[in-house]
Amino acid sequence: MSEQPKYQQLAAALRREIDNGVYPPGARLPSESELSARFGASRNTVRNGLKLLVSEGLVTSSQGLGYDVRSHEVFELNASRFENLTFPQNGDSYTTDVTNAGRRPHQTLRVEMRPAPPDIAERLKVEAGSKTVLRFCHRYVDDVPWSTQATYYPGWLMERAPRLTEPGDIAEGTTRYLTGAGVEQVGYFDEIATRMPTPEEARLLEIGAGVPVLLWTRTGHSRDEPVRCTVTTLRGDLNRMNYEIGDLAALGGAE
Amino acid sequence: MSEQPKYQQLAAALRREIDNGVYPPGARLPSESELSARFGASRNTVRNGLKLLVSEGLVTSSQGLGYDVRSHEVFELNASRFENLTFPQNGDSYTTDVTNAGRRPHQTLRVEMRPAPPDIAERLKVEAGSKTVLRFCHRYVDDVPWSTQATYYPGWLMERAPRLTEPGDIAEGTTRYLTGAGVEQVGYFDEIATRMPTPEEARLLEIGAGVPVLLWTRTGHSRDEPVRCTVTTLRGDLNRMNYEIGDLAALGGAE
DNA sequence: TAGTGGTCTAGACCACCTC
DNA sequence: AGGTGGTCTAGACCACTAC
Repeated sequence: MSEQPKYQQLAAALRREIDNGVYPPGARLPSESELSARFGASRNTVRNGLKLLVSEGLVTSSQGLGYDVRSHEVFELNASRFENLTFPQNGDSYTTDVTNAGRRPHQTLRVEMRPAPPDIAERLKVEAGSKTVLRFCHRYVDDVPWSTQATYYPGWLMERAPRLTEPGDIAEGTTRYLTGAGVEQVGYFDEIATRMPTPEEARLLEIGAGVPVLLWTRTGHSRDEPVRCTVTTLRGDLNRMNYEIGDLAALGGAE
Repeated sequence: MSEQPKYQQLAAALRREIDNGVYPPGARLPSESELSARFGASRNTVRNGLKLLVSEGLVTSSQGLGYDVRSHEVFELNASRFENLTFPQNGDSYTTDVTNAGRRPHQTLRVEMRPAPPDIAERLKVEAGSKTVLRFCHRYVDDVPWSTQATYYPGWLMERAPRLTEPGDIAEGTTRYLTGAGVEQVGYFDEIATRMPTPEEARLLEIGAGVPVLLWTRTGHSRDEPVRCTVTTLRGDLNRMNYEIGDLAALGGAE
């Protein structure tokens, strides 16, 4: 008779109504008991259907309030430009980009000495477990948690760039500081992956159910060897990355 | 007393055991009734906890069998090289890449005339709803659904490159065909985003719960204007993208 | 205080897989 | 046949939000 389970029918019906604008972004869905009456299903079955929509990232739920249709706003992140070097300003490219977009950036920084995790060690071409410096940033835009960024520097860099270990910002930006110390990054290797957040990531980024993270791993190289590895964890619902490749003069956007 | 809900405690405990290798990738978890006994919880509560792990992409469930720890295998996709032009082979870069990796590629192609969707129209700099050619690929690796790829060409291209509308492969590759027709792509603009799959995408890619998709939108430009827009939808659990930027001679990998 | 979602239980029946 | 997960129900109590 029914072909599809009732909770999926319910989810499909609501999904269709959301798509058609019956419930536009930001709108509140009917309550569980109303839906229960409308679809002739028990409350648990209704909850099952709603949980589907939540896990698709279409709606959110808040205790005591109800279910809201999620509204999206994405921040565009240009990853193909070289960091700092092309910018006259002080500070890192994150602060620059966010400020340029008319938003208010905010970040907390933590510096630690850490043994190199295996994946990082491989990228930095050092022994797993060998000494590295970890600079960890937790970043906000207009007080919304936006991304975390963990940059690992190999232990041998410390002699040439001791300020990396100092807790606190490096005013001119770390890339520029390294360049000044004779360690210039002439190439990047970027890797991009996606997955659901770990509970820890969900906590730090205040991610609700149904929102994946974008993992951006950038390994910076001098002319001779890798000098740093940065893992940025971005909220998937708030961020989009882009790369410009080759000649884009016709776009007019490449200044 | 308990601080955390029982189903989250259960999920946390199993997550820890999975991380510690008690249940390695591919292993089967205890059945719902066993977990119910172990944690002193009703079956529904156990299911709630397991659903959490499923939605995190950590485990999968199959009716009649049980819960398995997911094992990951990722395909690396180099997006910063120019397509076709740098390869002496026939065919597209997908076929080339997959074959090089020692895997067996397979794809189905569909060609349609379609009014331009708004987001595509904007990127192609044509009117929304104007005529475009859509070439849609459904791609498999070793018979596992891997990605879908939708390429839109603006209507004005048809006069110069009529073979685009023919249903069926273009042996030398579309990029090379276009170059031969006097439409050379000299630059790409790539955008990368992530989200949970729509039900349609989940069906095509046979994606289980807890697996996001990676959306890769590439707009190819001639010296004067955009000539095509390709939207690739990749299974997030099977794919990772990378970009090489600047000079990576030290890597040794840049041939 | 009333309404909302969040957690939990106990039990029923079904669909799928293996033996 | 017996075990597994999938669906569904009915009802209980709690936590949060609004008024």
